[in-house]
Amino acid sequence: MMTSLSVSEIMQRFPLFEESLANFIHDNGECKNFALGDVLMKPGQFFKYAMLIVNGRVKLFREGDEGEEFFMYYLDPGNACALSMLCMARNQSSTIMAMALEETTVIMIPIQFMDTLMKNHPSWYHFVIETYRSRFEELLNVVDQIAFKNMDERLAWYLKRQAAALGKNLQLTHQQIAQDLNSSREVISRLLKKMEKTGFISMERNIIHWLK
Amino acid sequence: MMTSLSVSEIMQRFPLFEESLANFIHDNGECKNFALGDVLMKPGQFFKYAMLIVNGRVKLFREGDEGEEFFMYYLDPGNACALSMLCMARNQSSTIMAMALEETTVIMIPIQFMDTLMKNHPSWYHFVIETYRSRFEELLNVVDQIAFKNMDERLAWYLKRQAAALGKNLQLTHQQIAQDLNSSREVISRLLKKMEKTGFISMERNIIHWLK
DNA sequence: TTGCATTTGTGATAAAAGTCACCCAAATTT
DNA sequence: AAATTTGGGTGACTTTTATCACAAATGCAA
Repeated sequence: MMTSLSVSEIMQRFPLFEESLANFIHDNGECKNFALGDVLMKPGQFFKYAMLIVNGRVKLFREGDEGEEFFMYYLDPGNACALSMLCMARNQSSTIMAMALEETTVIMIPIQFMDTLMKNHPSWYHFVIETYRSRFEELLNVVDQIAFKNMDERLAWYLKRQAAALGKNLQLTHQQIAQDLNSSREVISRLLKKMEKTGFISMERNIIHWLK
Repeated sequence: MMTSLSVSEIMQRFPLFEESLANFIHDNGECKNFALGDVLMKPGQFFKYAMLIVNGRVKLFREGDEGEEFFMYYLDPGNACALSMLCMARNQSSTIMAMALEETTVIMIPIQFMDTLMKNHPSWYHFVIETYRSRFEELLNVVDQIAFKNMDERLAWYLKRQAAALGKNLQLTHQQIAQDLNSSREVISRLLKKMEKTGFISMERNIIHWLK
């Protein structure tokens, strides 16, 4: 069923998988490609797969009732989407968007194989638990930021994370940042100016250089 | 080692545990009691146990750098503390406060048994995964609230959750609520007055009646 | 080159939330 | 009963963030 990915490629991306697990995934998973901007998961959707990221990068963000956005984290190769595993069947007032940030290859494992995987492949259990654990930790940090910090600190933290994930020269417009932080463009522009003056960043049109 | 809890009591509280698992926990877990206000877990503490709640109720909240608080959720009998497992796995210090809201009995399972449990007791795996899953979902809802909602809506949501957990007659001072939401007493008082006028609640000293 | 869309800068104003000051009322202690 | 503590009400003010209006700069396209 999986056309474009060999067992050894799977084991390379997911080094903690046993060979039998890689084999099972090779035989039963579906390999899917997404282009920049493609939506992997959207609000209201019933999800029938666990998704493993093989190549590329996926951006996860929460959507509010009026279409606001809020950036949560990126998924990189070797990660799995914890939310796809949550399999939330319900239509909630607000759910999750997952969008490809670049050319992205994903292994999709249908839900009916979960029990078998859990039962027969210890390394799958560990992988799933580690996936939850790391995302849980990340989410706690996000909560800290929005619960306790003002926008200036949140912006600094946001840029630091972006720089860690995407490199120090960030191709971002002020408008995009405002969207990710559920703020407004003018506020972000003003705060960025301040950060430029204090030497944390430098700016060009469409680009922010993180200087630390 | 476990003095005060029988295998059948364990299985009653945790109905999805296999008998062999309940036996293992009975033999190797430690049973501990906490009084109202006791701290089960505090920031900076390294955690060597997985905690399972047998009786009572535990309040989990995040602390900010300047001692601010932010309520996250309650743990009820049959729940486990996802964070205790998280810290344990990583040998990281907790950034979370866990406090007993009433007389609370907890089973503490030392870290050295985790591998055995994971390996030999499928129902333990499932329990751990379900623990992460449910807390993850809860945390997502918390993020939604603080990312997208104003204080009036957050207060309403807070009271609704409190009423669901503790009953419709809530013994809470305005000051306590303000602390849980990382707001200030005056703001909460004013918003509560509005909610009283619109018929969502009624108030007495120290008590808020949720009318829905 | 000119024209146009996109991005950024900035002042003025408004709304939401936090802070300060001080009050009164209810409960508790002495 | 008087004094003290605790909880709650409220006006005035400040800070933070959002919104509105508009201008300037940049880059792309005709």
